[in-house]
Amino acid sequence: MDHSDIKEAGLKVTKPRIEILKLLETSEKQHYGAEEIYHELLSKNIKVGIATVYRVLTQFTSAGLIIKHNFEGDQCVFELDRGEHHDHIVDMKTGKIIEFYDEIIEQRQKEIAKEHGFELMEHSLTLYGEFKDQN
Amino acid sequence: MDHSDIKEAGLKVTKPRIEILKLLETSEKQHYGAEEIYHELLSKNIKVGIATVYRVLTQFTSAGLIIKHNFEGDQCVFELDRGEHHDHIVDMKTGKIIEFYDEIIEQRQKEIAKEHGFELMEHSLTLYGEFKDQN
DNA sequence: TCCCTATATAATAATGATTATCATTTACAT
DNA sequence: ATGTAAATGATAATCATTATTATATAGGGA
Repeated sequence: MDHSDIKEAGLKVTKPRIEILKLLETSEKQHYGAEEIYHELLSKNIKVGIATVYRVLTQFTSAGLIIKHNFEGDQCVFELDRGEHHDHIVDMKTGKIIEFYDEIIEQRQKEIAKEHGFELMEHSLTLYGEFKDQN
Repeated sequence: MDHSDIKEAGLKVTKPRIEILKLLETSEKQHYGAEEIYHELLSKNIKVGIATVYRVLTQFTSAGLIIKHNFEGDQCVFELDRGEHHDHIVDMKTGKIIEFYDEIIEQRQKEIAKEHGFELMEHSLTLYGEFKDQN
């Protein structure tokens, strides 16, 4: 309720920012596209412009509050940055996304970067396919 | 010169298709954006429409002749599918892309997919950062 | 609390990448 | 050589995202 995260990002505490962050913090769904957030807010009678949604998402990403993903497909998706890095498994049929973290892979990435004289800043690992136990 | 790869994809052997494939096969540069291919052909006095470039790239991707990548940034890049899967290291400052393959990571991915009852069809791993030994 | 001003918003236009349309052209099977 | 389905190229359309700009507002100071 104090919105210190928004303030610490050097941003004013406004309705759109509060609501977008609240949505990402409280929803059981983890990954949202910009348009999706926009419609979600509208459906809750929170009036906001689509340009504001994009602007705020960009600002939140720069501030490290959220993470932006470029999965296959046309639009980007955003999720709250809970500080715990993870990679993704994407079901190409249902669109369902789950997260995973593997220490062995993380270590190998660092080693590979080092072998190539590369300063690793971030990485993206996504597995695409289909869940077998669909129900 | 027999263009069997294009034929096997069920596509007619046309000038644009021949030239696009030749470019990807013979260039030392591995990764091209659609617009980039378009301009490369124009500069060689090969008249082709931008729509055809996009259309052909989509067809080649479906046929498995080339691979489409969604790296960070706005446009997709394509590279010839030489059959040997690899992942990428992208220099965020220069745009330079190099490839790597790591058996340990490949194995772990398969194990992780299995653990989640997931049928792995493809994956994307990209390391972003900067090469230290820039020259 | 009221005011001031930098910042933010919303509506909308603009952009850039990609895809669709469609009339014309062409590959290639017969 | 010819007919036809497929391909092309010009251009319009679309979709996601960004820029513009006039209006509104957050939040610090009087």
